[in-house]
Amino acid sequence: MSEARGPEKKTPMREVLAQAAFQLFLERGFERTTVDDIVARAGVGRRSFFRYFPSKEDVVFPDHERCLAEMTEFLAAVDDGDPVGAVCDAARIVLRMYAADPEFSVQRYRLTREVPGLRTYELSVVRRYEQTLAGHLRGRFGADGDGELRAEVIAASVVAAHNNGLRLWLRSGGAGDPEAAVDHALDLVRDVWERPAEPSPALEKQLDGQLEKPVPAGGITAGSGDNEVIVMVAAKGTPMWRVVQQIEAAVGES
Amino acid sequence: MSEARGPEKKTPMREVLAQAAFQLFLERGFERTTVDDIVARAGVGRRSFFRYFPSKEDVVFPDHERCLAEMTEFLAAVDDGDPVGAVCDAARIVLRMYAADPEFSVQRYRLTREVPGLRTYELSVVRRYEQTLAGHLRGRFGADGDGELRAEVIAASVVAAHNNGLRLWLRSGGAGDPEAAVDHALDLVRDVWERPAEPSPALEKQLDGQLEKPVPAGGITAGSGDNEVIVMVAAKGTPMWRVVQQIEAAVGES
DNA sequence: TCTGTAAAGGTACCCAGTGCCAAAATTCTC
DNA sequence: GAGAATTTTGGCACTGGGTACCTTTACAGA
Repeated sequence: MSEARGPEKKTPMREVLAQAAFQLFLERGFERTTVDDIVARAGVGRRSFFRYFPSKEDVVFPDHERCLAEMTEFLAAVDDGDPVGAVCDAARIVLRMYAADPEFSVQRYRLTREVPGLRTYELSVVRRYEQTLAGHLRGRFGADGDGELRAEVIAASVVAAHNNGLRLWLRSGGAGDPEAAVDHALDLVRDVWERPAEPSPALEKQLDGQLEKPVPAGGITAGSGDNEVIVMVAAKGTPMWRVVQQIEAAVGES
Repeated sequence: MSEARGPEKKTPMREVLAQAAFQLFLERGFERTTVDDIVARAGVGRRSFFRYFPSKEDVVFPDHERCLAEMTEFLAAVDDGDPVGAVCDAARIVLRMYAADPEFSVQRYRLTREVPGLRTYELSVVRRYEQTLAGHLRGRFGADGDGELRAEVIAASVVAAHNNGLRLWLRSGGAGDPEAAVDHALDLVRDVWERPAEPSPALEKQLDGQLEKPVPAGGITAGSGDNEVIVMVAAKGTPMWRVVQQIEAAVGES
């Protein structure tokens, strides 16, 4: 409430504005709080608000810009042969930002849920994360048609999985650790999309054993002495899921 | 340019407004066209504009509301055992709406690309499609944790794939048929996510880890005398998507 | 022709966001 | 420490989207 303590560092105006704004949003709601209300409580001029936040919505997401930069930096630095894993890890950066201040995150979540303007704003933020991830994948997959397609679909999957886990945590009130839910969600995506560059010897050994098995009825013939190829036979009209199922059945039996 | 022909049906005001608005957007750009400009050209009162379009952005996407209703109706009607296929088909409804008026769609695409406000508005529209699809999948998968997760991730994948194909067509200027690109994109998603009767996550995980090497040249041999069967040969480490892609390439041509 | 209802127009207003310039605070320089 | 230079902040004034409220017009059926 009071300021001007003397020799102490005064908190930066950006912070003051964000706190004042958030207080008011919780008291009266977002839409019934005007920018004039905010600057009045913060004790600064109206013009200053828009110097620090390009729009009224921005004050609700004060740290996404920094987080996005962090993600970009992270992706520029990683150089493994596992792009899908990399973008999953990049998504976890966002999660950590939320987890760093559970109370704020949960209140913001509730606020965002019931204010359409904030929801669409959040969409544009999420979109930027998604495009950052897609850009990285595109760089790894190549820019040819399917590379771009795969990059965008995987990025969308990762974002959706991350958000699902995150929302679970937010809905629970921010209790406990959000990592577990997000890890599980990302694992699902990873398992579906990931193709590691280096097959692990252990898995290979596992596969060797499995591929020795005889073919199930007319579907697939697998194996050979050194397990170099698999042969699949199917009727021409066979639906794709059936093909996949059969290969799974023959290869992955355990 | 002229109106009031006499006994003829006068075009509905909504249409008049949309056309006047779009003309002006193409002439001066979206942001430098005011609502007053629009109503002036349309020859109606300013208040009437907001009766037909809740916001200036809405006039750019005049048919999405109807399309969304159509999608909802479609999903409520389908009752097959293939939810992923159903949402893919639902996505195609949107595609058809775009394809129904290529010129308009392409111009709108170019407009949307360079006006941030329209981009975020479009995001909110896309989000509604996505949630509609996710809702349908949730109903089929069950509301338990993983059902919801899978529903949201698959919906996001489908939307991303659809939009990738659609954008390809839009960038090309709307020439030819967008169906092919979108079909291909949706097939990718379908093949990855579609689960026959009994999904076995454990097996899939194994499979994903095991089938990882790129396929060597000449991976597939297709056909036979009467086209009754296909024979697929691939290296042991071939990733599943690659298998699917090659079978498609050999079997599915239009 | 009268009347009731729905569509359209009009006016005044709120508020987010911007441009411009003046005032203050801070830093630099001597 | 005074004063200049620079950066930060404040104070208008204005544009333009969006809304509330009310009047006017068009159209329906009797």
